[in-house]
Amino acid sequence: MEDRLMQDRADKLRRIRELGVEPYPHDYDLTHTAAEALENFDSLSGEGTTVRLAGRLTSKRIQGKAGFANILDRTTTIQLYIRRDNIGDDFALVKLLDLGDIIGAEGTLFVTRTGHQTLEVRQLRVLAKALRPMPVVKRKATGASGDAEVFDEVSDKEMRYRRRYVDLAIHPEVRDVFRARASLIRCIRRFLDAREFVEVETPALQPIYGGAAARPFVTHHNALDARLYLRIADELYLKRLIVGGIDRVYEIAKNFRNEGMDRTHNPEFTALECYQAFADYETMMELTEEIVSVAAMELHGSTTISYAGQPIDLTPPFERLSMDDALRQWAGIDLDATNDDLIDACRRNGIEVEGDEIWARLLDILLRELVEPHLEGPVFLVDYPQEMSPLAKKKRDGSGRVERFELFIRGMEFANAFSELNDPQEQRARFEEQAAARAAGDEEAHPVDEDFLRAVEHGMPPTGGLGIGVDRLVMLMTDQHSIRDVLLFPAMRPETDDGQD
RNA sequence: GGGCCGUUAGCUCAGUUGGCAGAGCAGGAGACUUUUAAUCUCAAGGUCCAGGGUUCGAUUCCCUGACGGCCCA
Repeated sequence: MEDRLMQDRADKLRRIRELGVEPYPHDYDLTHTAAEALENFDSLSGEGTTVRLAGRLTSKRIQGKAGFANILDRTTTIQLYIRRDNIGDDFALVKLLDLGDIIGAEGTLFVTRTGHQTLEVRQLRVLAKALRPMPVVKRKATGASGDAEVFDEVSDKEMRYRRRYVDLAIHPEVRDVFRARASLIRCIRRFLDAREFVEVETPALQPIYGGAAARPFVTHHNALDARLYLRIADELYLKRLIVGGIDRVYEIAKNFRNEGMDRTHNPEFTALECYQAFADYETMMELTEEIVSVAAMELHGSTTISYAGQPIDLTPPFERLSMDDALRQWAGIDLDATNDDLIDACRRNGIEVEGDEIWARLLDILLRELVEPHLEGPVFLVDYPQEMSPLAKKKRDGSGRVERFELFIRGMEFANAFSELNDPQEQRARFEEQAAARAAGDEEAHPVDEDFLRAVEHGMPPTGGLGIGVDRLVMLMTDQHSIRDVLLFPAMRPETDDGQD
């Protein structure tokens, strides 16, 4: 019983204190990480250098008055050799240690008879007694690659997501995913900074949301007695900054969208948005290709990566496919289709629709159902209809399309970009179209933002804008197949105390 | 929103054609001074997710619910 296990640990804590040892000291003066000790093993062991390491106790194999243990620090795991004759009174501590305790060990490095690089401990310190047991995961090293056969792996995904601290503590490979995530974001920043983009922060609490077609979270500011929305995108703020003369600007920020959750959607997610004045969507396509391929080089040393067991070649340039061609190929329609044509196409393909949806909504459904799953990519789907892109500029060929693209890889959307609409009168007209769509029941229609219009009226240069889903890019680069595996604390239904209600 | 599956010891999982609930690891006691997931011996450990129903009896069968996972819309 868990209480019993915790009681045992609490008793040991008391006994440690009775030995005059403080089980929660203030610090420990490390000389090396486990990885550093192993990397410099020959010189450190040759010179008999004293090293101090610290980590979580993951294995204890004491046989009588001597034995072995393992600790895991932020880098890796290392074996300790603990012998009563070496540590004297500290040996009394050994039987009071439990798996999961944080300990420090000082000693010298040597190689055991069986060839294992090991720290021969001279002094042992309790750095934090763990009162709650960790799941015990055992690994058997197999082969030189460092691969390990894992026993009793924790398979309860709910526990791993809800108690990520446990997941991270017992699964070093999970930490690797989040290190890769940090590297990727650093890489994006470095890339944009080098091109003189200015990183900014814009409001997450917004009086009017916008910049995407999505339903927002609503909140309330007490002092202002005002309704505020959590941002669904930072687009309209960043374009205000373009008006203000910050010609190249970007933000890596959390967006919040009040919609369903699945393998590729979390209610809060991280997006990169960047805007470049005097550029159009062609330039943004090149920028996208560069960011994606540079990220692959950074994390894999190659622009060909492996995802779900299949290679993906991310070497630029990426294929371009017009929406008209894509629709003709997989949905049997094109963008000249009427509402009724779209409804027919849905029904022909077994997609249930009410029949009162607006044109843009129907098209969105058809794209998602019939087109996107085929986009193995990387492919830019280009030239969207104006009706579903109220912030994008019309194509210069007068076709009625807008200069917009989305990047798809393995059927998943990674980027969305356009030549930004900078004609204030047309922008106002587009907002009015959206207001009409909203009145017709489209809850995702874009609200009118008068202050944004005011900004554009002051003159906004021609601008290319790009958004990239950072979480999905991390998924792609780390071969993770659920967004929850690249979020430290994915959204979960709140736990209830009694497991009811 | 729909379908399928799951929920049994701290962890991984068995299991009961309906009759006092099992193993390994972890934890406890004892032995053991160079081991490699797993040394040996002994003892202990459970609201079998929750609530109803059927039944002499439900962890098991039925219903409802909670939470989760996977797939689909």
